[in-house]
Amino acid sequence: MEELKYHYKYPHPSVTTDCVIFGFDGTKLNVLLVERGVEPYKGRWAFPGGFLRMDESAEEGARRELREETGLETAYIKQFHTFSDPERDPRERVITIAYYALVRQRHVQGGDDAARAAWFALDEVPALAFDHDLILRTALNALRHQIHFEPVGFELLPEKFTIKELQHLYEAILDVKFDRRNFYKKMLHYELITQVPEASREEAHRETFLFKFNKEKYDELKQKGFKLEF
Amino acid sequence: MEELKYHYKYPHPSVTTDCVIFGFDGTKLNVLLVERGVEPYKGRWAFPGGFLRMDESAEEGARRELREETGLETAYIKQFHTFSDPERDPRERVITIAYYALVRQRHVQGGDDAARAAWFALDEVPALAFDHDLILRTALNALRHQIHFEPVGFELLPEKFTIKELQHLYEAILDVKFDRRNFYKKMLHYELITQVPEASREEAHRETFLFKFNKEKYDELKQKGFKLEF
DNA sequence: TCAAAAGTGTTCGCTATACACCCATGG
DNA sequence: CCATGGGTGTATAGCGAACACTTTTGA
Repeated sequence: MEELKYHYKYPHPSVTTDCVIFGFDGTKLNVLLVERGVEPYKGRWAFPGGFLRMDESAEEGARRELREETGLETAYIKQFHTFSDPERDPRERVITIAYYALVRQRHVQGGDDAARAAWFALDEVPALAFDHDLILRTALNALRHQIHFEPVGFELLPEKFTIKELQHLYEAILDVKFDRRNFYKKMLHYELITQVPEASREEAHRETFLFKFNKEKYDELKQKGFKLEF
Repeated sequence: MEELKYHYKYPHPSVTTDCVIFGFDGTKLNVLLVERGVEPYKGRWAFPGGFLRMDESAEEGARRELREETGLETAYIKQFHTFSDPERDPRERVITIAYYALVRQRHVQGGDDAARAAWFALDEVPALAFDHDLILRTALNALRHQIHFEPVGFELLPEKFTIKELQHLYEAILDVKFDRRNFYKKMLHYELITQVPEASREEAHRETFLFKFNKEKYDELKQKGFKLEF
């Protein structure tokens, strides 16, 4: 028999945080999912999440979940919506404060945890547990809006990257296609990226410049209230 | 002695909704505040809000608060953030899911309720209870972002309005100044507003055209994924 | 008759877009 | 030597910002 130590005059909902973890593999945008080992929705995939502790804020809770799942101590995370449908959890009333995280996918190896975890491309995500389908759609929408005001995309790339990779990232997030040459000039024009001395070769037929994000320029532009056009 | 009827194995936070109600008086953007009658923060102003019931979603709760405070059955409301600092309420752990509402200010008479309620211009808002200063700043920021993607401003205007009123509204929300003539042409160009046959006189030195929001055109533009520039 | 407000027109400069072109490298 | 991918240049159209002009009406 469970011990029910906490007493209230009125009923209280449970509060959880869920974390939609976005990663980028150079071509496609992916999300990290964990397979549920217990009922309800046992065997279905879901976003990492769990109950909020009484001494932590929602962001601290989301960071804790992220750390437990990926081992990452620092990452960009952002609260985007709170889901509160009374029927969203069949067991009891659970409200979840949802965050999305942007991580460098190469730094995270999915699947080596006790719980099964894996990366899924956006167009290959299976039917999810609870209302997590809705949570994913909402997260994507929030990310697409945010990327017009803040260059959050850089959080998903390695420190040094080619413009081609940057373009693929924007195309994956916004689900559009850009002209290679115009994208090139636009990015250089904003001066949000700086060329680094080295050049990468990889599989290219020609040497490729590498760039890094120019945080100083970003802070300067942010001061003036800029907007990224796409 | 209070009766504590609800028992849980783990501690649960209380969950409330708070509603930042924006109104527009033709010149300035205002918010509706209520004066707290009980401790803590007795006598301080705060946003309408209250505990979420177990059978309602957060949006339903926010609408209920809005109805109780303004009598409005229908209004535009939008969830913008959930505040969860463990210390934000000195009594106990309270998480609040915050919404902002856009209402036609003339339809709402502040202050005739049992609780004292009043409209405050944005630059005359006093120090608020709890973390409501932060909530207000966050709400304003969210509104400013949103207005670039959705013409939510029309929710704040009467059904028929002049372009001058529309300009004042945008200037109040975004805290900028526009050239009267360019604003005129830009708005007509989007075709988001339609002229209505009547003309207003008011205090103008010349007859003024009245317009109404063109929802059909908006839905059409939204389909294509448009963005309002300012 | 004058001032204020409303509606319309014009110009200029920027930039998004659509392309053409050259260069370097691997096969 | 040619196909492929990378970097640069150029022309055009559209739009936003700045500003002149005309009309109407109240004082």
